[in-house]
Formats: sequence, C-alpha cells, structure tokens
Amino acid sequence: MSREEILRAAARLVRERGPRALTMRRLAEELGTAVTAIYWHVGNREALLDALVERTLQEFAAIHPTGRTPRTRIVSLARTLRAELRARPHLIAMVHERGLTERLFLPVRQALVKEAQAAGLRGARAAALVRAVEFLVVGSVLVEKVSGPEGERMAADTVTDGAKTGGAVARDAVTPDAVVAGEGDRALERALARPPDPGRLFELSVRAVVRDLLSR
Amino acid sequence: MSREEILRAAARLVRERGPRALTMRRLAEELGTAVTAIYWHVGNREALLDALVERTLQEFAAIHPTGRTPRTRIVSLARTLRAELRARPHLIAMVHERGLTERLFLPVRQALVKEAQAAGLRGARAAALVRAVEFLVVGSVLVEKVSGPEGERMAADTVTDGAKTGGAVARDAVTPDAVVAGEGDRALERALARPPDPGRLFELSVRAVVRDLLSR
DNA sequence: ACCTGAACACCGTTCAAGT
DNA sequence: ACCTGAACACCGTTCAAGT
Repeated sequence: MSREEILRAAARLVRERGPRALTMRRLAEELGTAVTAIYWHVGNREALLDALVERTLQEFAAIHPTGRTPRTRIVSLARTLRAELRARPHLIAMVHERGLTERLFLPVRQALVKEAQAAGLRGARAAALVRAVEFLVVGSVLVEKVSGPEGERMAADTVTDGAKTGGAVARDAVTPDAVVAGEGDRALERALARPPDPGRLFELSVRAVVRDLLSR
Repeated sequence: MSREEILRAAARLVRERGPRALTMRRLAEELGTAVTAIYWHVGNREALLDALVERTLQEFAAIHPTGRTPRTRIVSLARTLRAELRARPHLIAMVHERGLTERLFLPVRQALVKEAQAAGLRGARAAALVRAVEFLVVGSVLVEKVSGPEGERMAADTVTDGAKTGGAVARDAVTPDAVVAGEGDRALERALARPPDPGRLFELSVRAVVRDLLSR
C-alpha cells in the first residue's frame, strides 16, 4: 500500500461524505490494512488532511486561461475558478479552515494580473479588475448556496408575505390566503424564487464587468 | 444548572475556540456538573449545536433597518448584515453546514423587499436590488477572507512577480532582486497588497449600487 | 523499509440508580 | 424533575515487536 493509495482513498471519502467520515480506522478497513500502517505513511490524521488540502491547492495552481484575447482569457479564468470551487465544497472548506484561502487564490490572481496587464491596464485599474473578478466568483458561489441547493429554495411567498406583514416569518406551509390575498408583487416573487441559471447569471455579470473595465 | 446556562457556556466555547473545542466532557467540567446531566437538558451534542445554530438564526431575524429614507434603510440593512456575519464566523459556518444559509438570510431578504417596494421598485427591478445587496455583503465578507486576516496578506511582489515569470510561485521570501528588478507595476502591487479598509470599500459599493438601482 | 497488535487517553452516549 | 457513576463503542495515537 502506497502513500498515494492512501491519499486517493482518503480524498474519495472526504469528497463523497465529508471530512467527518474520514476516520483512520475506517480508512484502514477500506484499504485492508492495520490502522497503524497508515501512520507510517502519512504521520497522523491532521497531516493526512493537510496533504489533501495541499493537493487541492496544487489543482488550483494548475488553472490556466484559454482563449486568444485578454478579455476571453480573463472570463475563462473566472469560469474555471468558479467551476473548481463548486466541485469541491468540503475541500474548499478545509482550505478555508486552515487559513489558506489566500494561497488558494494566489495563482489565479497572478494569472489575472498578467491578463490585465496584457490588456493594457495598470495600477489601481488593473487591481480593480482582479478584485472584481475574484469578488464575482466568490459571490456567485456563495449566493448560489444562499438561494439553496435545488429544491430547498426559499418559498417566494414567504419572502414577500413576510415583507407585507412586517417581518414575521410565516412558519406554516403556504396557506390559500397567502396565495390569494397575495396580490403582492408576483413578478418579484418569481424573480426571487429562481436564479433560473446561476451559471448564466454569472457569465453575464463577469462579461459585463470585464468589458466595462477594459473599455475605458 | 439551567438549559440556558448550558447554551451560554457552549456558545462561548464555540465563539472563542471553535466547535471542535466543544466536548461534552469539557463543558460538564466547566459547569461543574456530571457529563450526563447535560444530556438531560439538551439531548445530545448534535442537538446542542443545533440549538446554538437556532439562536444564531434568531439573532439574524432580529435585524432591522434604521434611517428615514428607503435608501439609508437599505444601506443600514446591508451594513448590519455584514457586521453580524463577521462577528460569528464559526456559527455561520455551522449554519452553512446544516444547509440553513437560506433561512439565515430570509429575514433580511424580507426587510430588503419591503424597503425596495417602499422605494417604488417592483418586479424584476426589486429582485435585482435584493440580490445585489446580498451579493455585495457575502462577497465582501468572503473577499476579506481571501485578502487574508491581517498580516498573512499576500505579498504583493509575489503576485506581480508570478505574473511576470509566467505563473511560477516564488516560495522564498522577497529577494532583493524581486524588489529591484521589479519595475513591475508598483501601483498595482500596492493596490493589491491592501484592501486598506474593507469596510470603506463595502460602504462605497453598496451605496453606489443602491443609488444606481433606485434612481432609474 | 514496512506492517502488526496491544495499550492509552479521550470521545459521545445509554442506562439503571439515586434524590 | 433533575443528577450521578458505571459501562459501551468508537476515536486518534504511541510503541514495542515483528518481518
């Protein structure tokens, strides 16, 4: 059994069931070995998790832009960064816990700086572009979580209803009244109920911001 | 010993040293009681954490706007939301883990909807305002983490240097070369080195966005 | 160099028993 | 109604011992 094998099994456990599911004994059982053999290879549980985090950092360091113009390359960086973040929620949380968020973003930030400069931006203007892209990516991923992962979405009626009744949260399921009496703003309700495609929304705002910042 | 007393002690532990520091035995010792007594009051550890999360949700439900015009009231909501999020990183993470981020934001969202309507906004326009504010708050808090909590900030030279050398991360401390040969964009370096006052930056962008969305 | 089993300290939790 | 102590199953980790 190699260190590599251990890391792979551990990564799978974390990815599929979260870091809490990764116990040394379970891992050993899964690998068909004695618990203590793992210790010889990776030190201890904390070091094992650190290694997984390190791996994640390296994957983010491997993000490269595609496209020919600086504009498309910047957008591609944003898009890839977002996708990679979304693909590893547990590991990203672990990076965050260890105070390494900064290191996680560093390579993409460098790439963004490079592209901003290639586009002729300098100084505060270039910095603004870098910040804006990071901001949009992070915000997008998080707002998506706020909107709720598919199905546990906020009931739109609850939102507008609450507003009308002055902030009291309706705990019951939507009553007929709420719907009927709710000649509240239906368009608003619908608009808040779905971010119909967060990906589309993201693309849209990134492109807008980049175009804007590059064309002054 | 009351349930309230237990919750207070537990909340303090979590706030100061994170959820991992909250063990039933430690808590019992701190309260000068038998471990099992705690179980009588709160059920088990998971239920205890749930109660802390519930408390956090209620605190966020108590957020109310201040100010006379819709614009100042919306800005005040954004400001308060941001402050409350920043004050409880561990608890917010726990809310997040439990998939309750949505519920956490609901009351503020309702308040925002109310103010947007008071300002005369309807439909998609009102929704855009609500989304924008949530987005700015969340993005601000997160980008702040990315910039690094005081002192573990990204070395600006590393960023621009990396960009120049094509993405290779300089692991050494800043060498004289890096600084001297670095006729790279000094203004950019400085701009990226500090978000001199994330609070100011936040205020600025929130006000800009709100003003913009309210004045069409 | 690599693996094992026994042992230790620490968990969360249950339960019968006390008052 | 509230608290206790003993006990159980599960942790991470160390260490002496094996090959």
